[in-house]
Amino acid sequence: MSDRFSASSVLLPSAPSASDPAPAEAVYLPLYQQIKALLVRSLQGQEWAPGQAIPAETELAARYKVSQGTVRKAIDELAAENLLVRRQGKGTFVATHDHEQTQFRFLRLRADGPEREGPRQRRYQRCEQLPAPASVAAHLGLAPGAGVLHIRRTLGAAGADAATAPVICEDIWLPAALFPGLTLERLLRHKGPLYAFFEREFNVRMTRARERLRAVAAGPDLGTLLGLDAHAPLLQVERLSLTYDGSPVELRLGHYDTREHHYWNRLD
Amino acid sequence: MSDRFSASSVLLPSAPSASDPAPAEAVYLPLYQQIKALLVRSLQGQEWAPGQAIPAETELAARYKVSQGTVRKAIDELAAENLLVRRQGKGTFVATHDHEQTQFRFLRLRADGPEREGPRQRRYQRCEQLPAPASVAAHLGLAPGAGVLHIRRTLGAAGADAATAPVICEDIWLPAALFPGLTLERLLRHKGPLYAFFEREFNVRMTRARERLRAVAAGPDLGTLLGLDAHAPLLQVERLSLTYDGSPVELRLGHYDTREHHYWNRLD
DNA sequence: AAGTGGTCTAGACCACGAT
DNA sequence: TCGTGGTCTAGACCACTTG
Repeated sequence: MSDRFSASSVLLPSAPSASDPAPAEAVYLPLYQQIKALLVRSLQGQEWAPGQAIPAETELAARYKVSQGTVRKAIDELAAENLLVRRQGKGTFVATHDHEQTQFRFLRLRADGPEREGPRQRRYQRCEQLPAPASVAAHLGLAPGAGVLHIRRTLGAAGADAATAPVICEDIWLPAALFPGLTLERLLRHKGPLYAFFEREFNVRMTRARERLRAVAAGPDLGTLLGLDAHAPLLQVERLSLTYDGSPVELRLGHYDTREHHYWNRLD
Repeated sequence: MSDRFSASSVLLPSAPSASDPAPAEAVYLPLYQQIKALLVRSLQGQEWAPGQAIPAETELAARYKVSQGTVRKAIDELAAENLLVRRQGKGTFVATHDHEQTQFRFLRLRADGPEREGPRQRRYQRCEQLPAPASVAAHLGLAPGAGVLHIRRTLGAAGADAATAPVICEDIWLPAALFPGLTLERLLRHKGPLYAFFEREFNVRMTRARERLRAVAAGPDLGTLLGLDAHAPLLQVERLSLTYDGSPVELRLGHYDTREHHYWNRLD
């Protein structure tokens, strides 16, 4: 084991070799980071599907020819990033949005009361393909004018009836190439979280996101939709969601009515 | 080492013993969790001050009579929670707010442009002691009417001159008992982040916080202060800051002008 | 009882920073 | 050169889940 730190004999082609003479700064990557990269690659390639168990640590250790502790550290980090979920005695599972616990992981709006329930009543208004507007293309890393899907939907408070105005209105943009055959009808048919639907039907999994928040005036259209005056303040939430490899796959512009709800955040 | 998992012979009194017959559910605490608790206790007790190094892993292992790996895991978690900062080759240090890198850890407002700078120009308007209003007392866990300090300040954009309207107005409430002798004069004299000042002068360190965000109308007072119409939308940020043991030590109500700034967040 | 993740140890060696 | 944290290994045993 003389070359334990040589950025790997077997694992990654990134290892500097004799025939590939000296990249000015040799890339030192710990073994467990390389294992982590291999695991992510397997996740990307759908080798293990969301919700299913990955092989046991001992098996992975044998496969990659490293000790169990090294595999363990790799999995630890992936679990910390919410890509995997450990369950003692059962195994390690590919994280999924199709699960009660993690269902509202990306929706940070909660009712003010003690229940803290987020809006759940989904209503889909629109789903159309169109050439990407410049700003949408820029965010999604697409060529200007590339095909994108535009979805519009609202979310209503958990216990509200049909007549009550919704709490959230969202405009969602997706690269059309990744969601072939997605129509309003299919959206209306499906039940449950949108991200679970994407995962199941299109093999697109959102692993993390960044949001930008602003306070804005509702304006006439959103005001009507949400049952507010045109000058009423709304919380505007711009979300860019990324997949395993960090590439953006969804742009979402939400407007939240925060009269009886709030956006929560933890700082540490 | 037969009792390795017996919730510890030496470390914590929480261990179930023969003389303390069977608490219905025996509390099993891993060794590294117990070490972690001991480290936190030392941090609380100011055994090691913010910015200073804690003893080396080997030394702590000897002190607590465990292996280095166990101490390591405890420190790993504390570093992940931002209570400690590891620096390879140098040591492990107590986290501090008095450092360029972590200075704006709790302020999530950034300019829209490519610089992404947060507001830095601090101006203190007020610092008075008064009986705690009911809601403030509730949030801080104080008796109704207990003494609290009320600070009001504004924050202006990084490069703005004195005539430009500020971007943030904050009302801050602190338990008076924890900040003896804090006056507007001292606030005006100090330079740098408020949390660094609290840490240095009053031994009060904010380790984490939760925030609740809403969009609200400015109203006449805030409007005037921030140079906006009364009905202009503002981002309202309510922050409750906690110290090592999880007890709340600061309540802060901020109003952010988000016309040229945004609040950012990462979801994963 | 078997299989999985979780904890703990002891020891070796590497990378980084200061001296 | 030394001391620090960082990586890796091999092996033992515990805790949880399922059959």
